[in-house]
Amino acid sequence: MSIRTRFAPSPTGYLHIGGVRTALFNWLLARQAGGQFILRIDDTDAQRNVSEALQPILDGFRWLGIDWDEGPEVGGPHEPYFQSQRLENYQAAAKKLLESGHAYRDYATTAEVTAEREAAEKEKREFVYSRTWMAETEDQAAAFEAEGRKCVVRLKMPREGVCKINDLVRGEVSFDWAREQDHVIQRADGTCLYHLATVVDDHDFEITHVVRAVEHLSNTPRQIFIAQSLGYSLPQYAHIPFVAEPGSKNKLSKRKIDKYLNNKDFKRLYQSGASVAERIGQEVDPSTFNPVLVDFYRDIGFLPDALVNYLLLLGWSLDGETEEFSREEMLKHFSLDRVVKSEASFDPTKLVAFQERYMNGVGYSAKAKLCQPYLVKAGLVSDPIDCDELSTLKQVVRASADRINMAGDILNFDSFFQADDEFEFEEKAFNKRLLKPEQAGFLLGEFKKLLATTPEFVADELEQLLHGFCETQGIKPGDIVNALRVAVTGKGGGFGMFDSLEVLGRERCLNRIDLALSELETRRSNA
RNA sequence: GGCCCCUUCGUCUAGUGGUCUAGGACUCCGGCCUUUCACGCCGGCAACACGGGUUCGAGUCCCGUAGGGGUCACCA
Repeated sequence: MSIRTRFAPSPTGYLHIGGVRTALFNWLLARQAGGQFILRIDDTDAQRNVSEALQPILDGFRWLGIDWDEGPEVGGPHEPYFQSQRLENYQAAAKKLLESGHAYRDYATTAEVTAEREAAEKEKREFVYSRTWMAETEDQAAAFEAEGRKCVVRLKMPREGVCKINDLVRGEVSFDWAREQDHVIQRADGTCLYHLATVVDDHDFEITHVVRAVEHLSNTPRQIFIAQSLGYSLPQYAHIPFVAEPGSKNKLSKRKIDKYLNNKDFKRLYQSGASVAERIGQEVDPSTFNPVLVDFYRDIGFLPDALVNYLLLLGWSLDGETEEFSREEMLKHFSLDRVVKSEASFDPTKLVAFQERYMNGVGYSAKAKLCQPYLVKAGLVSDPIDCDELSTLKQVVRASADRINMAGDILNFDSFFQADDEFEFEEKAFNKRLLKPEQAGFLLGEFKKLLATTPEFVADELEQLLHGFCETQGIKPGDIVNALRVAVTGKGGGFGMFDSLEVLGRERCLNRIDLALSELETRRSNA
């Protein structure tokens, strides 16, 4: 039988990177064996607009290249793939459990059960429901109903014996049946609860491997009970560790972003993203713009392969040496038995390192294509980009070499796309390179004369020109180069000086030097 | 608190009784390269939670202890 795995997100409107890792492992396991990966939507409790809350999740998976064989938008032989549309299946299963005596109608009120639980706690005894309001016959049921009671359906769990789970990641794990509660599987209004639904669906969808986060490990006995009572054959279980917060072993949660912002690495990532987002006019709201969520990375120009590669290594390794995996290599090598058992902390810095590595492997024109939308959104080029701007973009990308770590970093080179009278000088750089050195203004003025008349305005020639200039002036290249850079780009850092001049072209360079000189004069006279 | 799980450098990890004076990667710190900022290259710091066993020999097996985490819903 072929392997069938699934990932079952709730439509919450966002895609958590921990969830992606779980989905990835499922996807890998199915795909490497030529099986199927199914997306099922767990919306039994959904009050919200499902399609609106689901779209970002689907888009996220598509962006990551994690595709599904069956599920929303693609359909499949077991439709529907939404739990909200499968209620009848669950009700039928509940009925069957009732008939076989594996479940019972319970007429207790919430208050009565709570009272029992609290009493048990007070006496430091383990709580097990007394089944006082259990109705196993029609007469009993009628009697309770005569009191005006409503019933839910509860599982009639075994009160002795041991449940053994052979987990593909953790090995054999045992639970005493007696400690399992008689969980409610169907509410008074007829709607059903998660544990019943998930077991029924896994069976209906012919899921062979349930790969999910460890927090479900302790739920597994009751699910096994349901499955066995229904006569289902059991899937294989694999409980993988969850993704933990940076700097702790707590589960990574999107709601705790304020706390994570105290972590310097997390904060750095967030801020570099936020600065991109602000410039492209995107709302920076922690509920959606958050390094815990996949959208964050897509929005600021990460490569999906980098994120996936990082996530693969969060809790799995091949040999402790190999770190780069193409999709093919992942499919070739992935295996559940090399999944690590302990939780792994999310390390923003290492993720960024993967992104940098991947980005450096992208060719110039592909990189330019990735960067282009950021310039458009920031209003630095026309929409759509015109021919000249595109050519400038390509030159900038080429010259910047490995300085663009994520596509949004193109905005660091904004001054190449701004008009001469629009771009601004970085305060610190201006002071250090122009204001402070006595000679800067003079040298700039002198060198400008040469720039105005040199025949070829290309990097190599300009370099020679500058060296000649240095000799006649008796200065070192650094004395003029740094001032020149600030004058024409406004920035203290950036790619090669001569490339910068060439990209801008003669006219713009001369303009900018004039502007810098007059700015310098203004500041000197004010001082 | 009960139950279950986990525990190697700051972080991700390799390690399945001798080849471990514990390997790789990220970060960090030096140095080289250099017109800035980066990249790159070279080098460095840094870990077997603790205590008992078993064994000729333990990071590796067993038992305890400690710490961390998960879970105990008419949420998923």
